Amino acid sequence: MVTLRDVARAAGVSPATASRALGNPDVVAVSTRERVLRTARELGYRANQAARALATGNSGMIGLVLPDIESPFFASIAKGVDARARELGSAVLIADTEEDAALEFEIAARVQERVEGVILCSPRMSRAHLEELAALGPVVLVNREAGGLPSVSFDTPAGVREALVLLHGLGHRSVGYVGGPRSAWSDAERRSTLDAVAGLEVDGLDIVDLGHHRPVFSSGVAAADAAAASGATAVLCYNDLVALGVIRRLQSRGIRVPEDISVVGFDDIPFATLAAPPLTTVAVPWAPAGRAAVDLLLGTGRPQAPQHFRLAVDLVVRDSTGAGPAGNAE
Amino acid sequence: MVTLRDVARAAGVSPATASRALGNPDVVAVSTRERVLRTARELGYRANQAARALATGNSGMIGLVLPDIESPFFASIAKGVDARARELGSAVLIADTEEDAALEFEIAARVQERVEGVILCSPRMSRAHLEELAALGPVVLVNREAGGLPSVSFDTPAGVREALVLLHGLGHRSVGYVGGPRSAWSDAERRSTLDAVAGLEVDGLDIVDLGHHRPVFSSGVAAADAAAASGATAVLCYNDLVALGVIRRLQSRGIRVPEDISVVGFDDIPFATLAAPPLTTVAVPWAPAGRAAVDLLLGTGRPQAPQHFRLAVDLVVRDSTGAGPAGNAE
DNA sequence: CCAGCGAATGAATGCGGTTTCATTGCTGTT
DNA sequence: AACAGCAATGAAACCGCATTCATTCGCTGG
Repeated sequence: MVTLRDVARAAGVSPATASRALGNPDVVAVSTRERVLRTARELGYRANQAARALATGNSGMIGLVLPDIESPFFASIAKGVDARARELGSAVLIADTEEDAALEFEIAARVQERVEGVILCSPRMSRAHLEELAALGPVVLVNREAGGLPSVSFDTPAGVREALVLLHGLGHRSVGYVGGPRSAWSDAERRSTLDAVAGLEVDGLDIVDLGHHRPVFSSGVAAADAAAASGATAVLCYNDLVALGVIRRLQSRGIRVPEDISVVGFDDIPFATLAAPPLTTVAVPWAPAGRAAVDLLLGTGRPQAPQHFRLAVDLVVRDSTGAGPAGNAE
Repeated sequence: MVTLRDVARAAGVSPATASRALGNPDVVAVSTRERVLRTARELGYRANQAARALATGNSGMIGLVLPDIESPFFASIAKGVDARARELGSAVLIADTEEDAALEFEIAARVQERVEGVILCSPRMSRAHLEELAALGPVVLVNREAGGLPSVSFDTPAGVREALVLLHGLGHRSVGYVGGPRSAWSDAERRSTLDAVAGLEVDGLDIVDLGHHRPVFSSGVAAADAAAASGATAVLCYNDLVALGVIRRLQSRGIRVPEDISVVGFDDIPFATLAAPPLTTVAVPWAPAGRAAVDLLLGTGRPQAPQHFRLAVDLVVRDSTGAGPAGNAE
């Protein structure tokens, strides 16, 4: 392995100068710098990052902790984080917690030892653990808010509202809500928005609670049956996956989408476009959230830059929504 | 920040002993060890990984370089790598090359500086670059073979063969092949297997070349049209995504799957089960491949352990395949 | 013409661990 | 009783780089 001293010796300068030539080019004479750079290249010198990290106290890495890298939205967050980190010259240490709330803290703490700070995606850990982690080093939350910790979240209430307005405009007067897990922060948020919107902003709209469901495709059958029984003419789902499941079940029971029942999802996963019919859904900007999280973590911007980002969501209307009962449409 | 010296001082031992108590517990007296461990815990000591890496020359990290973390199979590989790495006490540094062959080498080289070795997934870079990278540190290839470099690949020929046997057994005599990108190593491999099997192992089976296509859903329409025009009664696709696209296009033209045409995919992405009809496909063990790659990289096993893994694939028969022309079925 | 200044460089130190080597104090053997 | 041998520990030397501080040298300005 060729070290900086080797380069320095070969170039006829001191290690200090060699170091400067590489890392602080403008404090060294042009001729010297070029000589050092050239011999470094010739010798195939590669800086030892561990040594650099030790000397500067700066690892040049950030951590990314998420429940499941195979989930489309976490993968998208990872994509955003990776891209932004590269732009800023940082490397990304990734850790999958396998949806295990108990492991989550341990894993994150171990990651924190190696990096400048960690990005926690939809963390399930307790608030106390969150704060303990924050004591170990910088932390940024994605899709969760807690205390004063920096976070990036989404304006899902606006998305819910938009969806409801769309549905109402199409003539629907009774829309079902297929909820997510009871423990999910975002499920609670959506329910309260639903009630608020139906009660105040939109006239004569009835929300029917279709229960809590695991956010997976197969939950669709129970949810679809409940929807069909409820008399709702439109369904808003916690998740694209369950929306897709609902559609499938509806179709296999001979109920047409959107002619008989309209379905709206959440997330806009890649497959939403490819489904039949293509899914109307509230698109959540996962990748931009990843980028924003990196910016928050690395403090790009002034010392007193905002500590919270709330990203706008976007209702994308495709073909799983259509006119409601005749006579209602505007 | 609390260092090892702080712990040592507080415990009344030398830094050397403190270090041993933590990292090499059996060479230190029980009483001493416990005292050190306790004070370390009390002080909230966390080892500085950079310092450890510098001293031991061992970063405890491995690199994972892949073209696109949002692709289901790369995500699965990542999952496997992450899980196995954690079992072995390593952290994983991830880098997404954004499908950019030119960036790939640069990114991998930069990753190599920080880790013990890197796992390259479906690398597009030249053989020369591959070897240059290997000179920088240990390298393991996934889904590609090159020179003597350690690799884990898949026995796709067996999968192709299985699929063909299934189709022939169902009475199909003319099956189309929807190919992948011209540059893909695995496409070439499949084509030659196709020819070999059709020519030698299975009687009276005709393979019709349906051209090269980008491995995405939307390629399905061109491929489906070509298939319909070719008179083939079954189609084998490079990819689940194009298989799904083919099915969609076929259906929208009023051609039924599998009654009129059978379709077989490759990969078994999560959505293959959820499609209508559920897709018959050759399942590739991506996550196990990730695990195997880690084992190869970290040299779990004897010094002269095998340097190549070739994992078995598995044809999973679902509902996109059915009987061919009447009278042929066995 | 010389004091004084700034640019360029080198010597030395530290970052926080690990590890070699030497030292100390015992136990057990002859 | 003396000594070999071993277990437990400490002192000190790195690991490879960044950085502070001191030094040298060529210039400028009074």
